[in-house]
Amino acid sequence: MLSLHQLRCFLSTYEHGSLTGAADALGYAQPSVSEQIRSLERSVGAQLFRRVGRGVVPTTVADELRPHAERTLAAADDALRAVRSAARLETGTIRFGMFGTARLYAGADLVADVLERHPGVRVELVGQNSSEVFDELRRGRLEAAMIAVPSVSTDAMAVTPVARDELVYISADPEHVASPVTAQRLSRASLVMAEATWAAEDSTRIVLRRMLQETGRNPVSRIEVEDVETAVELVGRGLADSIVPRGVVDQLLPRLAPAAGWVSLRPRQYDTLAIVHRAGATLSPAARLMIELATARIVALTEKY
Amino acid sequence: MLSLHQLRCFLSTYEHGSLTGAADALGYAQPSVSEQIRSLERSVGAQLFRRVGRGVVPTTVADELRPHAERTLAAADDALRAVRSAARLETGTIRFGMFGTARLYAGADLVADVLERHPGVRVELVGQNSSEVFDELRRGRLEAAMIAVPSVSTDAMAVTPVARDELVYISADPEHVASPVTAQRLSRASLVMAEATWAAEDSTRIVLRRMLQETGRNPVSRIEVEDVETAVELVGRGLADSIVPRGVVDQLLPRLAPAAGWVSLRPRQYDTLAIVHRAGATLSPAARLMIELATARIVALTEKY
DNA sequence: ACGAGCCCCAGGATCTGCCTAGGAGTGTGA
DNA sequence: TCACACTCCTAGGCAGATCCTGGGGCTCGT
Repeated sequence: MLSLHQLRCFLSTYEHGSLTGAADALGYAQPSVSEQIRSLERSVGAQLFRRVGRGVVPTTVADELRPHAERTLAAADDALRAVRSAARLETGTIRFGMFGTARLYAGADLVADVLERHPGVRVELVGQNSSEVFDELRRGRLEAAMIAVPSVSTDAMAVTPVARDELVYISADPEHVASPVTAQRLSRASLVMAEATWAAEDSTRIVLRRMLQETGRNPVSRIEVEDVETAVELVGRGLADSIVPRGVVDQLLPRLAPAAGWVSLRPRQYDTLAIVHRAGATLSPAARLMIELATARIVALTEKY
Repeated sequence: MLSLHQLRCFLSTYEHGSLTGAADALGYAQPSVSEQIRSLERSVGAQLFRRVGRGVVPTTVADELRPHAERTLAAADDALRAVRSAARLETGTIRFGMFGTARLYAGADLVADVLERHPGVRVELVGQNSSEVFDELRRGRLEAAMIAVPSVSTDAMAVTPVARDELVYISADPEHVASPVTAQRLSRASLVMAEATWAAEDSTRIVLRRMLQETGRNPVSRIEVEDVETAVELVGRGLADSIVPRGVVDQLLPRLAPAAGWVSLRPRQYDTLAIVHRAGATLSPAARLMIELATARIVALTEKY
């Protein structure tokens, strides 16, 4: 079977015109190189050197082999270099899961942070939805992510909370936001909710469902839309009220619903923003980096509330 | 240390998304592939797969490695293919030593014979001079050759005579070629000899020197030129006589010296055309081919004399 | 002719590659 | 919910590869 080691010995021998010289250059004893050349000759089925008293002389078959051997070794070297540089975060791709409000608050800044420290890398910030990200993590396609979770409890996942994100009530009707909204009032509200596709698993819904359990009523949304921006815009037009994380108020209300106001729930409700990865996994440097940077950004943003 | 075997296991694992699948495809047991992957990860200094219950999932570093691994394996494959095809004489170069009259008689035909049987090969028919060719053989730069030798006796060289080539006297003066030329007459002749540079070692000179030893005189050439063609032309102009192999008479006299005639020496003298290679060497298929073809050509040409 | 240089062979220590067998974790289906 | 199927890992052992040292033979240059 052909091996890189054989090719290395071959090239060194070709260049030195001598097994002894090749062995010296490679740091081996002469019989070792001799044996490699012999096994190479056996695997290609042709003599590569004529043994001629003083040294060895390449045959025309060896002339034929040489450029190929060089190409092969160069390719192997490139492979090693590429992977090592990727492992050192000089090149390659960094993939990180980030969903919803976390991305809304800190996505662009996080990418900027990474590119500043590691100018050569590609960055992938993936995740359509918290539970989809969770699934990717379970399947191993994602190494780590920052997502919103209703609470900190899972089986095989290591969940590290980094910030709380208050869920607040927003409305274009000043009366609706004049005082904190109780479960009673909430259950009678006309709401627009985002994340239509993932309604059952969306962390905000889960929190609300838990809150409303006390009243014995199920939370009912009047309108379902896919993205938060649309929901906020509908609130701005007075067509419905909504429940959104506190950060969204700062980010989107001035722009999309300038007429709307907000107020806390009573009791206050929170989403938890957490770092999640498979339990028991040793994290790569890339993942550790992303976790550190994302945590710093999110903490900086949420600590002012 | 990186190895092709590791890369093969890596690619198979990458494609199957499973060590078991890769092992099945490669015909190994699963722990063997597992070990190869582990050692590859150690040598590149990064994790390549996340072990995730059911199967394994490539990391971004693995994504980076994959194309390089493919290139490396392809290059190794090309190397093997190139060398094997060269060994089968489908491609590559065939080098053969052939000097002087042998080449003059059969060079072009020999090349044609080789190209007909092996259309893909390059042919090198090398050799300025018998003794230079001999030297190349000693140094191993040539594997085998057909050359003119004064006699069959050497130390480390295997010399196989294939034909005799009579040395004859040529002259533009009909009287000079009216009857066989004895050593006496020869010693008084005014001769032009070829192979000026190699005079001392030229096989024709050695034969003549031996012939003239009986007369107690040294052979003296009046004119020294480099190539046989020039010598023959000078004979044609009547400026000198010469001694050339019998075949040269047929090849060159009609064209270069139509007025000249020829006659044998007395006693007749011969050059020996022989196949020469290092004693004790096992010959490559290419060399055996050239020896066979060259011998056939030379025998066919000389047997009519 | 003799010594230096180079290659091959032989024998032995170590390492690598591969296998089988058994154990642990995960996901699917009854 | 439990069990089975699937996958990976570890452990231990065997065969072959790799590499070394020491010794012999050949060639070449002095």
